[in-house]
Amino acid sequence: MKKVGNTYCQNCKARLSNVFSNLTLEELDNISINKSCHLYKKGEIIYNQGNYLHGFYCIEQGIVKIYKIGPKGRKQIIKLAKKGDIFGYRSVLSKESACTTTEVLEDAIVCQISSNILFDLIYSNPKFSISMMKLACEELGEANSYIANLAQKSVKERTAELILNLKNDFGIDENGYIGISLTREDMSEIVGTATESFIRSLTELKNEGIIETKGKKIKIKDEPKLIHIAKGLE
Amino acid sequence: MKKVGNTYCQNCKARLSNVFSNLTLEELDNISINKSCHLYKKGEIIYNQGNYLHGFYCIEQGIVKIYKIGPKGRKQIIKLAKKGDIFGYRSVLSKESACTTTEVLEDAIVCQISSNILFDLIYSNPKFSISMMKLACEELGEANSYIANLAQKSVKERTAELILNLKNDFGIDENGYIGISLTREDMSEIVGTATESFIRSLTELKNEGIIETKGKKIKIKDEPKLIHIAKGLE
DNA sequence: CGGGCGGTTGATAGAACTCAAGGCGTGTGG
DNA sequence: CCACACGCCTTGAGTTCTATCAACCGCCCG
Repeated sequence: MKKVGNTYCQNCKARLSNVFSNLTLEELDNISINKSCHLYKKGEIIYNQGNYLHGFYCIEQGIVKIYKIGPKGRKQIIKLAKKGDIFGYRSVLSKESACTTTEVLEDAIVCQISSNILFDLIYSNPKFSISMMKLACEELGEANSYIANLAQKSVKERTAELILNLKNDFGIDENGYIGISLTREDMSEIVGTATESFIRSLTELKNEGIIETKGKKIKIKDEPKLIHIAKGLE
Repeated sequence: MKKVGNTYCQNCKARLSNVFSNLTLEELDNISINKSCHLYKKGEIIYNQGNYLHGFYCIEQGIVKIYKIGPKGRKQIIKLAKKGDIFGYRSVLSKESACTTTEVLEDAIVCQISSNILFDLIYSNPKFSISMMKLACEELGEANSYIANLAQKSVKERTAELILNLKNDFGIDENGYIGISLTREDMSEIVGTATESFIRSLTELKNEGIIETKGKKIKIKDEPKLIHIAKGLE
């Protein structure tokens, strides 16, 4: 982790599509001046489960994985956060300790914005309040889906779903490969299964001609079939 | 479902511990006058997954189960809501359709408060905003734990955890039994497993002398051991 | 060149699901 | 008042799914 100079939030394109889109230029200025930005290398921890946070975070660049360490010591990845995403706000708003650990997956520049600023904005800018709530509520909806999926879908079905989600979140490159490279272990921690089980599902999907892999890269070859499996209809 | 006369929110003791605790008497008055209250019988549906809601709900009396219907048609209960709990706000705030179905478990009086009022309050009362966010963020934290638990704990461990949670949420009666009676099916839908598997876990806990059951009533006989199992340390 | 990490496969054991059958208790209709 | 049906609970047996352990490969890096 290395401190880097503050960038201007006004110039950040990512803000147009997140909770900061409702802020005035003055409010953005205030954040730009008071935030603190750091460069994190792959593998570095931003905060640990159980820490109390003094602010929330916004990703200017890179990818961060957010996970819980379960009772058996295994990791369960809750979310991959990318450019423009904010995280850590949950603990700040609920005034609880962090329920997750956040670790950098691809070298990242992350800005920390203090709790004071967050609460000030909520007090003074109802539109911002609403967009924060909207965000929390959307994440809650996703979490609820996650719960039903984990309880009811097989590993293969969840694997198919993961691949589709990765495509939606990270797009595809010029060769048709999904725009993020994760280790098999990371992916199994998202799916919520053992690495070997995850690999077996991948292998099956490959043998069925539905996907193709090249090292860490994954390409979807038959999206309709993949969707069908992901829906648990197979 | 039968319409019943509006009660005064000011007199509702449950409000002291929920998001309404930060409202002024005028604001409460406004809700009392404009809300609409209904009596629901066991088994009645308040709203279905996919519906768009015109307001959120507060339970004056009774118990409501909130569940998702999974891809295989099985139910996954996300939460049991009781007196003083609010629900449906997620869909209103995220402007999405309801991600769950809500069904009455014990005859209930439920008040519906229109979206307008909710948004007006958020605009005019920052303290209320903050407590709404706090609620959403707390639920998000719980959902995240649920995810890690489902992925990593065995059915027996989750069964132990359910019993502890029911005790915390619904207390115990004069004979030491937990103050809520659910069918085995309902409980299995919370734990996220087949009814038979859930029953087998219950039976094991009984055989080990950790719990005792009498019809639908459950009594905890060895709480430390139950906690130990629930933590997944067995 | 050796070591370690990530990926893969096989074998096996254990967990959980499904299907099937039977018991118990309650409420209803004859 | 009894018989029966129905819902809920429980247990058994068999099957499927998933985790775990072990081994091996390929590759990159020091």
